Order: sequence, then structure tokens, then C-alpha cells
Amino acid sequence: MSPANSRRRIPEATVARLPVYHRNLSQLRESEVATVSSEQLADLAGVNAAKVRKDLSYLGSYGTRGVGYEVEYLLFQMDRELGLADEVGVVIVGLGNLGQALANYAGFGARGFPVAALVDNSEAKVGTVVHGHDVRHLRELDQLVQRYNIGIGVIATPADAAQDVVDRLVHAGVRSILNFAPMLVSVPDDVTLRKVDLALELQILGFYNHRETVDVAAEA
Amino acid sequence: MSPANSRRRIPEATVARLPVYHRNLSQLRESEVATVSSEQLADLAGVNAAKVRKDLSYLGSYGTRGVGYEVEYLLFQMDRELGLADEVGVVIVGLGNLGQALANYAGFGARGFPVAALVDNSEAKVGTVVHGHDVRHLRELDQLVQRYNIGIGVIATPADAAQDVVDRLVHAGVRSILNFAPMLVSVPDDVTLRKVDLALELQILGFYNHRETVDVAAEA
DNA sequence: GCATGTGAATAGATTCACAGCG
DNA sequence: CGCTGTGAATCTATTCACATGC
Repeated sequence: MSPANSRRRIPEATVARLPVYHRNLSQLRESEVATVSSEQLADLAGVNAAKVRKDLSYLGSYGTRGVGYEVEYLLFQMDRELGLADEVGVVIVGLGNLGQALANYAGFGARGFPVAALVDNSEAKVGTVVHGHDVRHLRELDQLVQRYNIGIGVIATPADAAQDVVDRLVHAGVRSILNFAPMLVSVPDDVTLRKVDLALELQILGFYNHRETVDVAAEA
Repeated sequence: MSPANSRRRIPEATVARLPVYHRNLSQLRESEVATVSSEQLADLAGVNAAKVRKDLSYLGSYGTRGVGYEVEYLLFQMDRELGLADEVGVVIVGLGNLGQALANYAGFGARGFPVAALVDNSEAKVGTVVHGHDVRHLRELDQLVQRYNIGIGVIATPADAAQDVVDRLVHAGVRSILNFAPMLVSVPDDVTLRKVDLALELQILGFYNHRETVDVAAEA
């Protein structure tokens, strides 16, 4: 619409931090703090002040020199930019332990991303109720996506089911997918995919733990 | 010990990918594949071949020119490097939905990181059994860490308990911590901390979803 | 005066492209 | 000849440092 509000390309690394700032700003608002400096926000987010300023500058010039950022206003702008205004529905596919945990996880659904449907392919699970939602069968996916305006799919199935679920989600029109299954899946170019691999995190940590141990031993 | 085996500094980005290669190599071994090229491994891991070669080169020169990498031998070297040989015990603190899911999650504990203890601070949960382990009280942490040779702590508590749990883990001698609580925590320099924030992942995805929607609309 | 916003400098990661070796 | 291993080139992200404007 407005040609003045130039649509900058926001670096990936910045996108990953914006939600962190958002959370801290929300807390500041709850504490009725009116303005915040880049330095204060940096401390809360665990980064340095220059990074905060550069990150926020991609959204626009919403700060006031000599003063800082108005919490309320900055949140308003971030909500728009992060798309937290539009309440995008989430479907969780796979209701094993992880899927159930995600369905129950308060953080999911808290800010702008209500869990709108739960889906599994086992007859034993279909019909049960998790976190106030009936678990529906995978084959109903298309209708559910339509009916509940679902924009995001979360995959919490075993690894070998992941690609099939991705294909079904894409077919149903979902363009954003969060994959918890430890499996590489492929999507068309116009679909955004992120993956979280819990076991991987442990192994990465294990590597540093190991290094630490070895290095300390080597000093002897 | 051996001064020849120079202790290179491995880039963070590489460390994060090594476990991915490891998983794929394990699968290749199961399929009784003897050797693999950087290109094949790259396809499996979803990266490009040059990256695979550079990453693996930090471990040493374990490939054979004109041939590729011997799966078995490369795995052996990676196990050493990733510290998967030493079976480091894991304690999960906080047995709400997420903690229980993690305790039950097969991936956790699968490769070299057995779940050795479960801890909570609610009397209601202490004494219950999750995934074959008695849930113990947080105050027993020190003894449990000693007894089960625990090297890694996983925090799955509410945000406001996270810093207290971190302090207790550090006090008990744990030097590697994986934090699932959506809260910035601080640790001494000699402790490695990683964080996974599930709600954050959704928000990042939501951002791209939103952008996509807005940009497409703008074309009209 | 004080904190933002941003060019310029630095550091880090990815990719290229090819020499070197089996 | 084919594939690894790696310097060099490129791209991305972080940090510095200061001019700018409230």
C-alpha cells in the first residue's frame, strides 16, 4: 500500500530474535514500564545493545533519540510485523507424548497462535480429547484446515511418517510447517519449513561437555 | 596427549551439524553401506557437498580421495569426538507435560545420553513413575548427580523456576544445561548452556507466514 | 546531553574452484 | 579419473564508533 513504508528484507538472524524482544517487551508492559532503552532491552534479551538497535531498525525508526523506545508503540509495530495480529490457526499432527505436550504447552497458543485442531492417524487416539480438543483423523485434514483457517502445521509424528504428513499439509494449503520429527523432509519452494530436533540438541551439548572434560584432563 | 592430533577449534555451525551427519551415517551402517561420498551424505543431511567436506575436515582427514568416507570408521571417529562413547547421564528437571514427553521421547537417551534421573519439586509428582523412573524431589539433586554420573541437566520447568534450577544444577556439578523454559538464565563461564524455545519457533514461522501473505496480497 | 540509527570495520560461515592424492 | 581437502572469494552477521536529532 504505502510506498513510503519500504519493505526491507529482514535478515534471518534478526527474525529469530524479534520474538525474544517481543516477549520481554510484553513483560515490561505488564510491569507498566513506559519506555525502554536499547541497553535495557539488550540485558533482558541476553544480547548487546548495538544488536538490539540494528534489529529494531529493520522494522523502522520507532525510537526517540536521547530517550529510548516507547514500549506500547514498539509492541504495536512488532505485532503487525510478526503477524501476531491475525491469529493464525495451528494444527498439531501426531499425538504421542510430544504432540500431547505441545498441545498442552501454554506457550503454544498463548500469543497469536491458537491450537485449532489435533490430528492423528491411529484409530485408538481419534476421538480422545486432549487439551479440550477432539483428536481427529488425519484424513480429515483438508476440511479442518479450511474450517479453522489453519496456517501452520506442527509435525510431532515418528520420523517415517513425517514426509507423508508434510505432503498432506501442503496439499491442504498449509504454507508454514514446524517439524519435530528427526527426519529431513522436502517441501515446495513456497512453503516455509523449520525444524526442531530435540535429540540433536542433546548431542550438541554432549559435544561441548565432552570437549570440556577432555581439555581439562589434557591440562594435567 | 598426542601432539600430532592437533586440537582444532571446531566452528559452532559445524558442531551443530555433526550430529546430523552422525544420524545419517548410523542409518547407512544399518543398511550395510560401506562407504559414502560427501555428495551422498550432503543429500541425506540436506546441505551441500562442500560443507560436508569442510565440516568433516575439522575432525581430521578420514576420507579417501577418489572413493569417499568409510562409514564405519567415520562413525568411530565421530563417536569419539562427539563424546558418545562415554554415556553421559541426563537429569530432567520438571515433569509437567513437556518434561514427561522428554522423558518418554525415544530420541532422548537413544544415543549415548541415557535419562538417569527425573526430578520435580511438587510433592504430588515425587514418587510417581515416569518412563520407568521414580520421580525424585529437587532437593535430592546433589546425590542423584553423584550417584548416576550425571553430566547434563534438562530444564522443563515453568519460566520462573528456571534460574533456581540452573543454580542447583551448577551447584551439583552439572556443566551442561539444556533449557526449555522461556526465560533467560545465567550460568558461570565454565558451564555450557543451550536453549530451546518452542513458542519462539512458532512465532518465527508465523513471521514468515505473515510476510508471505502480505507480499502475495501486495502483488494484486 | 543522551540514546538512537547507521555507515564502516570485523568476524564468522558458506560456497567456489581446483590442486593433490588414491 | 574421481573425490577429498582446502585456500581464496563471497556472503551474512556482529560489533564498533559516531554523526544525528530529540
